[in-house]
Amino acid sequence: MSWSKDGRRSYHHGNLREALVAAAVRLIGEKGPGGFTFAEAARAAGVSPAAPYRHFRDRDALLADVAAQGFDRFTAALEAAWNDGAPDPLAALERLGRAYLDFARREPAYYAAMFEANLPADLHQEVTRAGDAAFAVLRRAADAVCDRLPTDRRPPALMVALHVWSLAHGIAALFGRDGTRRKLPMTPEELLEAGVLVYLEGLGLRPE
Amino acid sequence: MSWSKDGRRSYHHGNLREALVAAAVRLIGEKGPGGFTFAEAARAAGVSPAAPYRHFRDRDALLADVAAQGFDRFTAALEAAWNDGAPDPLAALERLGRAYLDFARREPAYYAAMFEANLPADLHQEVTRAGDAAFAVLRRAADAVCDRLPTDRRPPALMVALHVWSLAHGIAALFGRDGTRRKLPMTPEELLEAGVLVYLEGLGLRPE
DNA sequence: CAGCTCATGTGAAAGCTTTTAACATGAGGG
DNA sequence: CCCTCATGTTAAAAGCTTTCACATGAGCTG
Repeated sequence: MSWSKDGRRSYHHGNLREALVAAAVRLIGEKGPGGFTFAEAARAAGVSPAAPYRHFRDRDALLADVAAQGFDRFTAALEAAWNDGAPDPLAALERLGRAYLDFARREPAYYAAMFEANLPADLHQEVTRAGDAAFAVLRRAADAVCDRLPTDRRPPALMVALHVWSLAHGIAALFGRDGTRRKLPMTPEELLEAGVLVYLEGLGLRPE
Repeated sequence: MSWSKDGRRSYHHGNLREALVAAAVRLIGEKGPGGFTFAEAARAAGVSPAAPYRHFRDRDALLADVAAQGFDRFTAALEAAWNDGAPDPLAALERLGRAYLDFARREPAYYAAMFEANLPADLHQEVTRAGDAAFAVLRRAADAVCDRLPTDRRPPALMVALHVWSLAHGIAALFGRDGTRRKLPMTPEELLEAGVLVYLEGLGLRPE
């Protein structure tokens, strides 16, 4: 709570910006992006309610920072799961799907900030850039998958990427988190994997 | 503004409950479910900020009412589009998908209340019931589609319904509304139709 | 029709939040 | 050493939520 190392309270926090982001992530995880409060994040960091304004223009700017950071972590997680498509694109795509849902479940705060925050268009800049990077991973995976098809039956990789993304996001949003409304007779991972398998079959791709 | 027919101001509104719901729908449409305010809905209806509490336990209860009413309208729209699967289930399924996206675009306020409001579990009762009715339409459509497959290659209709719902919701959430982040080289409707066609092909169903 | 009752409205108030403005502190450079 | 400016603080305005006591009048009841 902003004490300096020797035990005295320090006027300057030291790394308030990061502390606020961390507090925001925790609070969003507990009460959703709507319930998150600038003032409460300040309290959690041990500073006055006005202090955060030295680091973020307003509440939305902090939310946007969380979203951008979330997309960065998301990108890293997807990238690791894809692993350049090894050993083969289809197996790697399945890992990618699992990683997608895994992120949504394990980091609900980030996921909510990324997709459910409804940020105003002003500060979308950085968030959009980070989101594009995440989508690029999916796009590369779709490229690799499509490359396995003969050119005369090869669908647009962008479309395939959009389909996979939409299905994954739909499942994550509807059934992905533990507290979600509806109960399933299967795990979200199984649902996504089955859906992608049927879809790939429809493209003419069959796992060996 | 709560004037009686002869021009005098009336102490009692008459149908405040409905007026509040209508105001909430308009406000959610303008500023999202997060930006919506109980007090502003009261102003729009021409009553004091305390008046809504005679009709709704709190702000969330009004939001839940909007969500439930949204699901009811959604159900009706899907039902009309499905039209008992005439003339054939595959053509009807395409109409169903279009109707899904159409609703999300034309009634963003309802759609947001239904899927992005993050209502607390207390008053989920009525919302869940209304949501189940909407899903039942999709479920019946999946049944009809699956019936066209020989029993030895027939997938669980519930799974098919969940796949179609997830894909439709994913597309609606990511690209469905006009102000959404990402631009597409196609309409959401085209994206959904293409995805469902590939998926059905994967199930072994081909439109004649 | 008089009168009662209770659903539905009002006003005031407490406690929260956001945001701005003026002021305070102290870390680090010249 | 001291000056500056980034980074805190306090104070205050404005708005929202929610509750409480109180007001009103629509409709039943005798």
